[in-house]
Amino acid sequence: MSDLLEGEAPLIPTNIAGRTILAKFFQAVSDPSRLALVEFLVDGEHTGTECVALLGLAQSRVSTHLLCLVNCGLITSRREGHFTYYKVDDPRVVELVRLGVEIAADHAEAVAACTRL
Amino acid sequence: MSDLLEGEAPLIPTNIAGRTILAKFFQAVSDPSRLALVEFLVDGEHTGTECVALLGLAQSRVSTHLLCLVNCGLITSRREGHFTYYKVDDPRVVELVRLGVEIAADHAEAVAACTRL
DNA sequence: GCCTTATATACGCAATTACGGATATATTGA
DNA sequence: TCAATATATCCGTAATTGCGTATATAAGGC
Repeated sequence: MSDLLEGEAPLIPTNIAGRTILAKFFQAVSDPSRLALVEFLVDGEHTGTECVALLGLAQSRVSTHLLCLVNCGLITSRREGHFTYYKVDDPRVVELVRLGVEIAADHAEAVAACTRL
Repeated sequence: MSDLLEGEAPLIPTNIAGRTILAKFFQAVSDPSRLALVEFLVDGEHTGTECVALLGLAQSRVSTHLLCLVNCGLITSRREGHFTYYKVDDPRVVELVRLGVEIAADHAEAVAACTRL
């Protein structure tokens, strides 16, 4: 009743700064290596060393990937002794990924064929 | 009861091809310009020309962005006469973006400061 | 048919990013 | 303190991506 002066609340930030942050957030899950880490860490806590073994990439690269995921809120980290343990801790992350998997599956061929990315 | 032999169903494809497709899908929403288009097209149908006016980028670039979003299943397109009309048609896309906005907002400073992307 | 407008594709360029190697920092035990 | 292991940072390189200009295709009016 009092929405005469209200526009629709924007789903996505209308300012460039906000959209840039959101773009960077999604960029965190826009890499096959980082997605493999997310899948690995949904399963439960794992150390950085285990993540290196999983991906078979240079330790420096895996460390960067993990820190990137931590910064963007996709995983958490906890230091204990020599090791740092990482895991997916936010159920919203699982839901986000699940939706992405679902939608992407419905357009798999078109996505794969998309040369514009 | 019969899960003795079952592992957890993977959230994310365990094969490289599947993860690559998922990564490309998320990449579609990893760009501020394309996010602006998604926001614009959640509001309702708009023509390519209107999208060009919105973004203020070259027509060729906007066209590429739109086709990319169509390929990845984030928007649909419909040709009518001279114009092509685009819109967000899948409610899962809205939910996906909403989750991204929510999580990203909770980590805005860290995301913005993340130099590893 | 031609002209105008809308959309899509081709190509070159600048900026970004994933990657590895080398190195620095952190943590614990001897 | 020193050695050993785990994690983080620095740097150079190859590949990717966003961008614009120019051009090609599509669609309707004349």
